[in-house]
Amino acid sequence: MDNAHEVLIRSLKEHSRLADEDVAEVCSLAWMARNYEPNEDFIRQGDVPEFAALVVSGMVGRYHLLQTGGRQFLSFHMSGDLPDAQGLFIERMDHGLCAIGPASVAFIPHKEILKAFERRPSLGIAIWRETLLDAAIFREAITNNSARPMRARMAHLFCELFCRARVSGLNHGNTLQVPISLVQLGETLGMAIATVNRTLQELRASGAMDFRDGELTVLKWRELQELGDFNPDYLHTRKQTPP
Amino acid sequence: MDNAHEVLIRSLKEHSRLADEDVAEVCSLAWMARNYEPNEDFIRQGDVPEFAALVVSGMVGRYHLLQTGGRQFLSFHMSGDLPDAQGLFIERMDHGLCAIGPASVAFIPHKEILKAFERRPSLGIAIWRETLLDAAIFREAITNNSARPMRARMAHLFCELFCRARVSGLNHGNTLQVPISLVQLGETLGMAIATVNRTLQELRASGAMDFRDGELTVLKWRELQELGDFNPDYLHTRKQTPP
DNA sequence: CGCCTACTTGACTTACTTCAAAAACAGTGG
DNA sequence: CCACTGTTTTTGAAGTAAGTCAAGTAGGCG
Repeated sequence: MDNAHEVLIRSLKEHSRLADEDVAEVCSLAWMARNYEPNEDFIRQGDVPEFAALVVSGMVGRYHLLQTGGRQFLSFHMSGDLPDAQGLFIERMDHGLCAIGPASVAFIPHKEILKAFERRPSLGIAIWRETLLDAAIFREAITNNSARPMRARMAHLFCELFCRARVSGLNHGNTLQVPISLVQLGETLGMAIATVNRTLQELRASGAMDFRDGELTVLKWRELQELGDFNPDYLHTRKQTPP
Repeated sequence: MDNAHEVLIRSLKEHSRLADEDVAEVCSLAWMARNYEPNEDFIRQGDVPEFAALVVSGMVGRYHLLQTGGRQFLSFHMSGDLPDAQGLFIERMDHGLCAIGPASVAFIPHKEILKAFERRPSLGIAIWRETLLDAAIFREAITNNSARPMRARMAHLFCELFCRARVSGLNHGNTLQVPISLVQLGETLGMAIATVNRTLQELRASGAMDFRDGELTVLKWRELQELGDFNPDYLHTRKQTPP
């Protein structure tokens, strides 16, 4: 499953009904793929985007650079996500994208996509919906990082990643590759690295989950969900109840 | 300027080029308006939306309810905004909307809007762009509430509100009606009410701005921007440099 | 005038950050 | 194979910013 078309179609079908013509239209899109090393940028804040990126495999992250030098991760994306569909109708990227673990990304020219929309408006709507789901994830991140205590905040992030991966069948049983470092976790959840570590240890001690060496293991889903004050409604997926 | 059509057209033109046919199409949309008291909900978390709300006048807020009882404001919207275009292609609202001050809101049936898109795809794109701008604002809120210290966080919020209002010509010179309470500010920025008050006093003492009785006054834009680590690029507007 | 709500202030407590250093681990080259 | 380097994770101790709690003031309205 390393074909960009297949990956995109599978992903769009998770939330939208695609007619055969839509599928055909997707299959006619030109794309070129590239592999990235962990931490390698592929879209920079300030870029004028001419291609839409599609995550084929691996995990990528979206981030803001702060004028003070730091970075804030905004969201993570995996196989099937179009992390910069956000850039389709925007002149300049207000955020960057980088590989988290090793990742393979396909690039589709905006022009091609726009022509496809003209031929199949329903395809445009499917991708529009994709951007709306993204926005819902952003909203939840606001709430997560603003209103939840550290332990819940971290648990919530893991719940979300696991839930989203599961919908796409990217998990292996109750484990999932999340090749993110503690520093990056801190840059995601707005906590200092020391706190990240201590909070993580609390979560491990709870017995609900483990996370080490870039691998998340969900041991007791219900309890983890409880710890993270996690309600998957905002992900707007059909089959949304894990283990 | 209390006509929903005019307000929407003015707002869409701020970021998109509209053909005369697009304008005509907007003018053909049915709508009905209602006035709301401060704090009154008009869309509830969990609703299945059938209308799109357009803020005609006043200010409204978008929020999450937490399972623990609290609330988290996600964004604020003013004249011309479509705060739940986000709900156009989503089954169930994952957030609520309420009036902040007294507000007038117009409702346009989703069905009408979708039909308009079929006739004028370019209009659909303009509204899609609107939802993408919304998403950019969400992203910035993540960064603001996660990575900036309290003073900057509050200053940034005021910068954003002022900047956005100014683009739409909703300010009166260097003042702007922001009928939000300190409690709500806390629910927006993720701070306790006591901290809100003390931070606000710091900002007043800085001489860069004042905020009292629901009125924001920008005294020294440049300094306020500095205090808030504010860079308006993420708002993606053309004329973006205040005073 | 009294009531309600919104804002303000002070004192106390705690959770998180910061700083600093150690331990674990991976990669490199002798 | 083992020292050497750099990175990531872990731990500890100290300082502080922000939360909590509780009380008081001010303004708006019947």
